[in-house]
Amino acid sequence: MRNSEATKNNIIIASANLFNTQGYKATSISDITKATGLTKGAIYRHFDNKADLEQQALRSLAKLMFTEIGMSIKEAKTFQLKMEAIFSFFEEYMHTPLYKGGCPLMNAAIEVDDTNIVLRQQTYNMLAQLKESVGKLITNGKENGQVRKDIDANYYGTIIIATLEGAIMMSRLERTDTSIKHAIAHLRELVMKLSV
Amino acid sequence: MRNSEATKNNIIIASANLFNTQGYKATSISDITKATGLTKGAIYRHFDNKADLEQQALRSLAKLMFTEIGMSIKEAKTFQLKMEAIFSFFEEYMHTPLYKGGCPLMNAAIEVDDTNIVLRQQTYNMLAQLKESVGKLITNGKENGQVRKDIDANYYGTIIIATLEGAIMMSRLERTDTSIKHAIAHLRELVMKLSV
DNA sequence: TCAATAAGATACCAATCGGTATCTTTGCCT
DNA sequence: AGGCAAAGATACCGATTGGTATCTTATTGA
Repeated sequence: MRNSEATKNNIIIASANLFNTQGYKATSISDITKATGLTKGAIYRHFDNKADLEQQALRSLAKLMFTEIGMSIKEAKTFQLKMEAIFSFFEEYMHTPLYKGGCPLMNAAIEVDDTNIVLRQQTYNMLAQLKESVGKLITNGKENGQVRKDIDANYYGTIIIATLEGAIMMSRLERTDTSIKHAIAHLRELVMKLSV
Repeated sequence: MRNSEATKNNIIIASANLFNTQGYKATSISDITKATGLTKGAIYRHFDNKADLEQQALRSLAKLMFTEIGMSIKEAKTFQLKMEAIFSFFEEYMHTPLYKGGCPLMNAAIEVDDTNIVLRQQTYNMLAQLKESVGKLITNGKENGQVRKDIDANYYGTIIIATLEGAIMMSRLERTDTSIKHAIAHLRELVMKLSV
């Protein structure tokens, strides 16, 4: 038989890109057939329905995002360098994106309404994971004497993510990286103030 | 004849709410007929096509947003109070929103792709107007001796908007106002540092 | 070599999409 | 009162939607 796993993965990758650029609901199965070169019958052999494909595609985007961030964080050794790794992820990603269409977390968060509770929960979990990652960075920094002891990890984690996500939205709309660069410059100052 | 202007306005209001909650492409004309109690024929008498209705609906949302912000800013007399007016607009709006579905700027910015260049341009103009409003606040603050002379109005305008917009996205996904409250608390500190 | 089976293609389904042509109703003006 | 024009309702159009039943092709194991 043909390589089932490979084609399923191709479908996920192709549809993830379409979902992230055009939106989940706005992307039709026939869009995916065009992008993959497969037929509808082939796609529905690998996925129960469109919602199933949407969920697996978003999961794939989340995995891509978190493994990339996770790797670059792991390589950096201090709190300040780890934060720089996050910043450069968001900044460089404007020019050489891992996936087209902007931040998958933001895109899904805006689109999912209460009709798609599964996708909503998935997106909620993505945000929770991102918050926890940044929070953990701050907490570890405190333990390692790199961050002031009076700093609230959850509070500043929220600030940092909100600023980055908002700036990405702006930069993508403006088609310039000035907004994201300004945001990062400001967050660099913030990191300095958190530092011991 | 029946009141044409009133029904046209009803259509705009109803569809604006639907567009802002479900998305523009995801909202069908029949959704709008259900929401308004009108028929398709009535709707197409007032609008050339769906794109036309989308544009007028977004314009209505933008107007609502800017007049509300503009009014509360005008009432406040100092830079610091004007900023507080913006903050309370974003914070209270979580509980008693002017329109359902979150920030119309953010929603439109995320959804519009390159197939809908008119809506994209409109959204771009919205962001530009918002940036200019905040920038003007800072500039006026400098002239009135309420803001430090070395402050870059454009730079901090970007930071403030990015943080607020990002936090709204988070708070809406989490269904809690903690994120937006954290963001505002942080921006309050920032405003103090900008102050003379 | 060849049957069994899995992967993919084809052809269809009802429902819905945006849009339009035409009919009916409403209310103002003479 | 009654005609006239505007507002809204009805009924339709072709295209597309998500989904499925069935057919064909490719690959593997005996």
